[in-house]
Amino acid sequence: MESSTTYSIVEALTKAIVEHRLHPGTKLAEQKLADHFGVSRTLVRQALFQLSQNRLIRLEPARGAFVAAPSVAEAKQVFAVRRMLEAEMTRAFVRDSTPARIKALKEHVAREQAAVDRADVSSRNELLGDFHVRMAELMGNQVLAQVLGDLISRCALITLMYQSSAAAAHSHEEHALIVKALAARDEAKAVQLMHDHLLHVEENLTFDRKVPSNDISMALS
Amino acid sequence: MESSTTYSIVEALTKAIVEHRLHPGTKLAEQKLADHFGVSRTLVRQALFQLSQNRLIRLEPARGAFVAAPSVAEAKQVFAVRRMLEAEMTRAFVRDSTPARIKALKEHVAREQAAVDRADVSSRNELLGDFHVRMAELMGNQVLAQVLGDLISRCALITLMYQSSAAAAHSHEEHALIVKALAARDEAKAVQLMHDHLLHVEENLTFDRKVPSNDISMALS
DNA sequence: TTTACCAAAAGTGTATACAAATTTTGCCTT
DNA sequence: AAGGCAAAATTTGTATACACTTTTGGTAAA
Repeated sequence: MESSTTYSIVEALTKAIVEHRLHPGTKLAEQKLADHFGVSRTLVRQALFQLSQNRLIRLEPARGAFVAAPSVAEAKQVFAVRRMLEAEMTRAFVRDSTPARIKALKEHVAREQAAVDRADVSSRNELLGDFHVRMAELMGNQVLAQVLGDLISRCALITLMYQSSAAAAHSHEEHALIVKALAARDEAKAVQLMHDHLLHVEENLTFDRKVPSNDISMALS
Repeated sequence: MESSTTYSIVEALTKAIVEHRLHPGTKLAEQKLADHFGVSRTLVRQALFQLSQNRLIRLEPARGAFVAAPSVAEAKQVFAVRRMLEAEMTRAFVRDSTPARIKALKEHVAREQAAVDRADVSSRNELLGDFHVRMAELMGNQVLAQVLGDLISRCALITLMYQSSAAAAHSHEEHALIVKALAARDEAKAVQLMHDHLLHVEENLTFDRKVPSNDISMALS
């Protein structure tokens, strides 16, 4: 079961939504998408269902699919959960820290730096989110990595809707500080930094929304 | 989009799997299910896809759907994540605790007691899981409740596969102790109790698996 | 001009049909 | 009797067809 054609549709739509080529509220008509991807509505429907599970779109009975427009309240809840989860994750990371793990994180932060330097918005945002998932993966807990990945993808829309460039750069700096504390095995400090970091990300979201409309074929290029 | 017929199929299969009428590894053939529920394969496929997202079944490309058989390693990872999340949740719960919330939890524990007393395995297990979701809901964080609900449903199979009756009763007693600590606003104690509680649940899983085979129509009654 | 209503158009929900892949069955060979 | 190959049967993957719902656009009455 589960073809990779469906997956490629999910990926294309995810990318378009996350990169804001498809704006929140935009209707995603099945037949239009089917025509665009050259498949039947069957596969499009599978993809849409999957996207709805990721909270990237909303499905309304008999009305169709719409690009999600996460509320401020939801954003705050997502960040509250991330703070709970990642504070403890950081604690655990310090407790069984290894040189290899620290090295991996340092390399990740270096990649972030590169993306920030060359003002590559798209990969910068991807890397900033991946930092947190990377920590989970390094601890060898796939479930943790997946849950965290879901949460981050869930607020990817939020972050990308509201986060300024300056805030992104700030995020990167905080990642570097966290890694430093991890390397020093300073548990209390690392946990505090992670907690504050997530607070900052949440605070820096500017909640003034602009809602332009959009054309599907245009957005998918 | 998203009919309630599909949902009823999901519920029926979930119940059958969680109650062990469908054993891990059992193949779920689409046409057989469609015949049983009196619908087309279309709806069955939607339901199966949804169940695969809940990790209750596994979808193998071109081979079909099978009742999931979560590994011990996965169980341990799920519990590690729950400990991280719920330790912090408990802390937060104490910090903005209200009489109404305490009351709600006490009532929940009373319902657990009733289920334990009358040896109602099915609702007992449901209530034991719901205790944790209830806490999340009471804090007014829907996202937290949903993430936790996913994790619990994800290890529902595990718990129900491995948890003994005695262990279930023990679980209930620990819930009562946790509520007591919450009522006393003893943050450190409540967090400790919650942490240990989850450790106990994990430890008490007996990892000797029996894998009987099964007939679908039989199991769905 | 505005509002109410009806018909046409468009879109979603479900079933069925057909294609592709996998599993099973049975025969033939060794 | 065991192994392997091939055809048949079953099962999944995708497309299409049809029913039903929502949206749209226009016309007539207030």
